Amino acid sequence: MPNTVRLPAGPRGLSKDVITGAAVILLEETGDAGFSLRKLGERIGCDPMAILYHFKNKDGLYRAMADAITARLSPVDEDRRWEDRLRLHARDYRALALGHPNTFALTQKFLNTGVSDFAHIEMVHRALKDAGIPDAAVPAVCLAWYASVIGLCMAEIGGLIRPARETEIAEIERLPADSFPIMRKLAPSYRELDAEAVFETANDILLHGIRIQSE
Amino acid sequence: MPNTVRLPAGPRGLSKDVITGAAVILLEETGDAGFSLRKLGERIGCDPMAILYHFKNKDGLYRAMADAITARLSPVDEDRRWEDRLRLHARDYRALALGHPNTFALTQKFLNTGVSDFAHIEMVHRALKDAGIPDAAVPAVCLAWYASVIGLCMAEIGGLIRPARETEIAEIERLPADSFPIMRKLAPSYRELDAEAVFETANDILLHGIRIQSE
DNA sequence: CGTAGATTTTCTACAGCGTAGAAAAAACTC
DNA sequence: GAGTTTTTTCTACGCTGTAGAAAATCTACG
Repeated sequence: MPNTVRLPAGPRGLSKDVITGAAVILLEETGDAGFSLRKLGERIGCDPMAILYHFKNKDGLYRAMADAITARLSPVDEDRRWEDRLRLHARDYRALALGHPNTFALTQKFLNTGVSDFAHIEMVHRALKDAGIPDAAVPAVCLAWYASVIGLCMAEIGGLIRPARETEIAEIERLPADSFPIMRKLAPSYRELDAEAVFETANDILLHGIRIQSE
Repeated sequence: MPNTVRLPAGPRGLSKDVITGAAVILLEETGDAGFSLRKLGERIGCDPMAILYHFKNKDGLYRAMADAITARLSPVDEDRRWEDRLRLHARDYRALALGHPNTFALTQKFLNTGVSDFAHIEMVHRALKDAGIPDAAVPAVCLAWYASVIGLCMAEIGGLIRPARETEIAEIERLPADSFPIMRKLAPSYRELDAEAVFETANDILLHGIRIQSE
């Protein structure tokens, strides 16, 4: 079709940061299934292929998005007790996950590659040493703690940790009473489940467990 | 094209179970990116659309696959100490995740819908009661425990929990010594990191933490 | 054995996707 | 102002999930 007008090409101030920022916003609006390079290009006013000049492929963009939100984690005040340092960092993670659930979920895909948030890892290492964990055990405890905290965040944004629906409670109450006595008894209390309280309970468990680990 | 032969249609013994079983195998072979209904249809010798007669859409199949592997979790011997019951169930989860990493990752997408593995949830509830957790706290502790265990599995199959590569250790050793003293000191020990040991450490932390939670 | 209806499968077609490769526009260099 | 490099657009390809219609088979009943 010779009659279509070709839009002017050439540099337009596109950059990794601009693309990444817009991409995070769009991903949170549309969800993973609704996100595409074509829609992102439309959003920022460029051809989809302009994006792939700045990133190797769509996964490269995803990785940059994951890194971008991870970089928003706050530094932790080193003057606090080690328990508080870990607890605050965990809460910060949760806030990040709840604020950008779709983008946070991407971080799971790229765990294997450069975590690169060295400052926080050093902080956690120091906290564990302050907790009395012997040097040889610090790496394992650090990874265990991170994996648990990330798991808690993923579980919450994935919808596992939320008040139960009436249909779900009804389903439990239909279970045979002799095989499921505890669930049937506790089912109603799932109505009032508070995700933040679950997270704090998990923090308590992890911190207590770490404390004992150092004895 | 009028010359193509139309293959015979009609019932052929296809079933949800047959499809789901083949789908899990194919997904583990190809990974999520390489998995498609067309390839699955080719594998089991049917038109891709035959699959969608048995499942509402691709996500419906994914959900069934996640349920199928979850159903492979072993029952837990109720005669054991509560710590051992939880530890064995956690190990069983890990074995499932390592055996079917790609399918296990799907379970994360469907956390919000009918977990339905009621037998194991009842078991965990009972273990927590046996641990002395007060009734009102059991739901929160149960969810915290599950989220952490799943998080540990996801972290391992996602590649976070593994021995460090030489390039990564070198990168850490290039960090300024005054800001990262602990990481620089411990970096070499990441060479020998043992994922199973990390998992057991996490188990220890969680179980100790739960024990104290009940005091 | 036949035929009506229900069930299961195939076929066709479509809109959307990521991205390779070529062409073009703008910016930079001398 | 010509030549080069950087950035963007355009075109095209093969792949995807799946809606809708058509066809094949199975089931029930006379």
